[in-house]
Amino acid sequence: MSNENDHTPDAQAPDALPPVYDPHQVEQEVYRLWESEGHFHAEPDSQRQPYCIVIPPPNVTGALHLGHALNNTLQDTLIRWRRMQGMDAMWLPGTDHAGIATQSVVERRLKEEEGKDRHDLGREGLVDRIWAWKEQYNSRIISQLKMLGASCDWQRTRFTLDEVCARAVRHTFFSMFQDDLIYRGLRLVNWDTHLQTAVADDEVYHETVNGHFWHLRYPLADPGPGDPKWLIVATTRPETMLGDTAVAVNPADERYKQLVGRKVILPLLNRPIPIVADEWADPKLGSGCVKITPAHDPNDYEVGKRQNLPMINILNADGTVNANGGPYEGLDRYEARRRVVKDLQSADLIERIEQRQVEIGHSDRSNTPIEPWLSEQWYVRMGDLAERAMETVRREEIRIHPPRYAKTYLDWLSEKRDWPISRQLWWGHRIPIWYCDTCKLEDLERTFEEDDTVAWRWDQEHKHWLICAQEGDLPDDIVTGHRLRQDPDVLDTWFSSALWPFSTLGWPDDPPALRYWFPTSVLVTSRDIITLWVARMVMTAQYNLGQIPFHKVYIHAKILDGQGQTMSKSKGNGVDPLDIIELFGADALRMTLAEMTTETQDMRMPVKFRCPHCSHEFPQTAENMRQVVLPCPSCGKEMATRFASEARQEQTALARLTSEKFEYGRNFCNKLWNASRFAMMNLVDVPPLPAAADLAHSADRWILSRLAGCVDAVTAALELFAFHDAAASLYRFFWNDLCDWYLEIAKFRIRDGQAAPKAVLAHVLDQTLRLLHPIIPFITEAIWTRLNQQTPVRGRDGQPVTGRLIKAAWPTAETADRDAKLEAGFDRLQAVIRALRDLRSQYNVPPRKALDALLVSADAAALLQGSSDVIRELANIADLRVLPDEPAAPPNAASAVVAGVRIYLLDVIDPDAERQRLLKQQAELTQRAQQSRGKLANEGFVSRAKPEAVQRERDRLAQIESELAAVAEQLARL
RNA sequence: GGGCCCUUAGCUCAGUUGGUUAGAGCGCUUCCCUUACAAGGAAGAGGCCGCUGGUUCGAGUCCAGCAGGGCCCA
Repeated sequence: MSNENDHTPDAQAPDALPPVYDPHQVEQEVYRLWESEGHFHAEPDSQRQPYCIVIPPPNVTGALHLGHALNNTLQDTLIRWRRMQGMDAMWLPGTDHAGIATQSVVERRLKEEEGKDRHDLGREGLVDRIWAWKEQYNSRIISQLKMLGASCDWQRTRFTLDEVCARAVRHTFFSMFQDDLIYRGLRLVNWDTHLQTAVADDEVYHETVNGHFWHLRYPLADPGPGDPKWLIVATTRPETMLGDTAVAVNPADERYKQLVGRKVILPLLNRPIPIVADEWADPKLGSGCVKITPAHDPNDYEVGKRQNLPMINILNADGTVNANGGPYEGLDRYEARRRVVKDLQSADLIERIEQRQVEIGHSDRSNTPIEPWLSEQWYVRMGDLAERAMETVRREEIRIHPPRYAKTYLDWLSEKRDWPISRQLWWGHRIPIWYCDTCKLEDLERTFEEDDTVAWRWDQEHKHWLICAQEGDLPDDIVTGHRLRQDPDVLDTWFSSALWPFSTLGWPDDPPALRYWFPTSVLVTSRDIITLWVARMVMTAQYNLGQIPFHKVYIHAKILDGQGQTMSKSKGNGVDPLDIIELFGADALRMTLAEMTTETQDMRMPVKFRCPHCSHEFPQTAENMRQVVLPCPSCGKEMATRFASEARQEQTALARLTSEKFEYGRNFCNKLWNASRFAMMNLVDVPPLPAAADLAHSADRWILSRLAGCVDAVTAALELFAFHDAAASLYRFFWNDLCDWYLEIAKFRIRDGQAAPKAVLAHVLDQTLRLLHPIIPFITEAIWTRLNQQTPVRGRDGQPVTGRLIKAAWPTAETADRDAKLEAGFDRLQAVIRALRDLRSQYNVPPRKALDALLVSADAAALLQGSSDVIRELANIADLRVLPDEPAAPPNAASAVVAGVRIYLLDVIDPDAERQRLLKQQAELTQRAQQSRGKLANEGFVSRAKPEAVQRERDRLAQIESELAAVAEQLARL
């Protein structure tokens, strides 16, 4: 026989399967099969319903972390589920060039390893280096995704700098330029003096540090009688005084009313500056006077605009003081601060110095303090774009899950702050603008007459033409007799990310893939980029295509460490998914992540260090997590943490990070492996599966009923993105129902020669594997392959099952199999068996010793009699009698009352122990009876509660009272 | 400063529209290497559901305030 099954990872006979599941033997091979057989690739198919997810492109700065593992596990689960449902499901993968982040890591490395900076290499040289970095990390990211099991359509993989993405960027920029949605302006920006670029607000993090509050004296220019000699202003950044252009007081502040319009002399530079009245000055803070440095503080900038103040820029791009700083020119900003303070002190112009905690903005990328700095930047006007994007969510054309995140989205968009899109970097999409200072309109018209891919606009403020090209670059001599100069800057990374859902599908062309899969089905992401990314995708999709980019947005929680901190490399608490896959397997990782994904709760995951020498694990704590090197508490050898320098990490082996939470998934997979082993040892000569009603044994009907319930629950949960509920339903069904009960029952029935349980087992295993596949694809596929080999004909249609599980049909719930009454009866059966086991345990009966038992129940006698084989086997009972009534209790029997059944375990009696047990049970029952009576005695409850609730309470009390009577009777007989 | 979320067993978390005895996994105790699985099985212990007040016949669940923690935005 030479079919595809011969290529399976492990073609041994099922009963020779190893008793412990080893993911490493399975995962790579299974993935290779999926890929080589083309199961991930999709083509538009008008016969089927399209389903599409575009990946939130991980950036190529570094490897994926656990947050990505979660994000991609959930996407893969959805895609696999929809694919099994028969939809034409396509998951489009790719990566993001992450301009500033990637350029800065490459520059940092260049500095560390070669002592060079970007200017030593030049623009092309640096960009080449960054591409090399990109190739390295891009392939690492792709391989991480594959190890995770991601069923992406790799043929459609995109990178935000790809030609197709670049075209989308050009077309968008060009249209926006033509529509006057893009403009250039001088604004105060967050300036990274190290990387020498503007950075967005979201690339700035704030840190509280110990600083000072300097109170400075600004002498009055022409003090009259009764005037103060000086005004006191306070600042945390004294060097900015070099750029002061006013002192502001509150217009309502009586103290300074007569001084408004007069002048102070700016110390050190001896520049007279006006005293202005402005609301920004708070009379209650300090002296009530505030220095105004419009070019170096966002609030002062607003004051400067209101009051028409000059804006004096005192810093160069690298953070040194420029010529406007007079004698301080050339000094670094911090050196300038020291010198300014010293000189002011010498001049006795410092009133006092306070210690104070200051919030300082730092660049996310270079970790250096941000400087508010005036510079020319390009912006996108947000007004109408934002308004339309808000409408789609307000009208629920796009549905955000959970819905409360719609507020985050709407609040942010409602500010309509123009979007700064230029970055002073070399890595990214170059801004497609050329300047011409000397051209005349006629020159441009003549040159581009026939070309509607070029547009131009006169920039009155800067007195030059802005020429925008939709395709290709403009040669600098294209306009005869003039020289064009291209803007040196690149676009914000988010500008290309914003186009991701359609640029990846081929826009601005209109290929079948775009027509078929756009708008995409759902976007899966975490909440921190709702504004930066989600909102911008909506705006650009509406602008470019007049459509929403996706129908739904699913926002999932974040993974935190044991201290409740977000995981990140820089904090040293980030767990590498590959470490987890190495230790536990990809399915274990996925199962655990899915189970942890609840709606509102971030996931706290206590992290452990794992010794690279002896594999000993010990908790990461607030104390040890910041150390560079740690000794292993077990073997004593040293290990480096992520804080160690690379050189140090070469000397000292790196401590891995892990978490024992993943044992949950590992244990589950192992259990699945073993249950399947058991099944396959027994699945020979399997008969066809009859209709549920035709199955004689109630256990068979019971497990089919439970299965039908599970199918419903899992399907419904996935519809609602309730991954925890889906995983937990499967866990309970598989472990608690199938393994703990049904398999134990099937075991002895198969041993006794019954065939029905084989048919049921084959079917239930088949269905369970299908249901589990989206969450744990590798192990289910591996088992499926073997099941197809061994028991291809299973289930109801009598046809052999072939092919891969990844393409198998998603189960539909057999409503005919559901039987609530049967399940309720099985609950009672389980309670009786548990009670018998409990008695055995209480009396220390050796597990192998069979005892006799008597069960007495008026309403459950038939039920229990019908399941006497189950009771005997699972509670190890030799002789079982079931009676509707028994006036005389057997002597020497341990007893209990459960679920309306009197239970006697014969020939084990210790009267004292028995009395104690019964008294305890009596006390519990009495308390519950009292509670219940109290409720029913409450007039308000009886008259106002729903009649069903009252009836339920009455039934409950009756049950308790009858059990209480039985207990009392047994006590009396002792 | 504005907004959102969280606080339930030792730990990590579930708990649908208010209504039986508040659940799970891990950990813990006792017993069991029973021919699928010791990464397992059986049994068990462990909770003023953050605090205070309110609504209600009835609150873990709804409302207000307070305390602690996290996140986003300014």
